[in-house]
Amino acid sequence: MGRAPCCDKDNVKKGPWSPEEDEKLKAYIQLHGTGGNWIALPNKIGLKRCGKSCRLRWLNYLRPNIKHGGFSEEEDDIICKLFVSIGSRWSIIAAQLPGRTDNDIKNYWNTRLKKKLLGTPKHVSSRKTAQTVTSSAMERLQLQKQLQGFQTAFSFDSTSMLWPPVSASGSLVNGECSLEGCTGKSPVGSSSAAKEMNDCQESLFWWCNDFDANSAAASNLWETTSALQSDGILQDFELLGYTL
DNA sequence: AAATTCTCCAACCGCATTTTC
DNA sequence: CGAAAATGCGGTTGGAGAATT
Repeated sequence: MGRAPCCDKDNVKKGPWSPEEDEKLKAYIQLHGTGGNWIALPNKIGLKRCGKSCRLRWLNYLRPNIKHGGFSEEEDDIICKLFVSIGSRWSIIAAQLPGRTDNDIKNYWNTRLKKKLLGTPKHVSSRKTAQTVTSSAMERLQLQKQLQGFQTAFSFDSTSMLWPPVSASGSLVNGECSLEGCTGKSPVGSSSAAKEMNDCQESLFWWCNDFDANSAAASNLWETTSALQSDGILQDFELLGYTL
């Protein structure tokens, strides 16, 4: 028993929206609103579309005041800093950029901004540890390094302006999220994000010791990693495929 | 000029969370 | 209170057009 599908997949149209479909959806919502029920909306309008598809189309393209393309330097900066702080929480990032949608920002990041800021990966590493760290976490690490400079890049200083302060237990020190669009129920820099970065630290440390089993016991010594070690870390980090 | 590769982005998919009954 | 339904989100894909060979 799986979950019931949200719509009859055999009777819904997929693929690009036609101007007629756009017009129907836009006209209806502007006149009646969504009625709080996206699933029922296509039937009311006479569209052979899934409710989720209608919602996506409205939110990303049809609703008023949507901007497409032409990201400014300021917007780049905001996206970059928020990505470092909270990762791929596109909806929260989008909330800081009026007129931008999460989908737009996500596409922009994946296709342009990431390459612009991080460079193109030279190759895909087959080393085991690279797979234990998510690409998102790696990108954040590298971006943080670029933003804060080499000295602080690997310190994981909890006082970082760009990093949410996290207690030893992994929970936010200040609790509340101040960003617009953040509900407070799932604060930015949640424990899962903190855990991911801790995992990242440990994986990198372990990796930099060339998989020496004995190094596992020393993995909690990250904070004391010397600048000399950092040279080696960066060299290995580049082996992941990123140009620094 | 044709074939191939690359880039970009709209849209889909599946999962997690929230709401409703 | 639990189950079902609806919604929201992030990751991924497919295709069109551009660039390169």
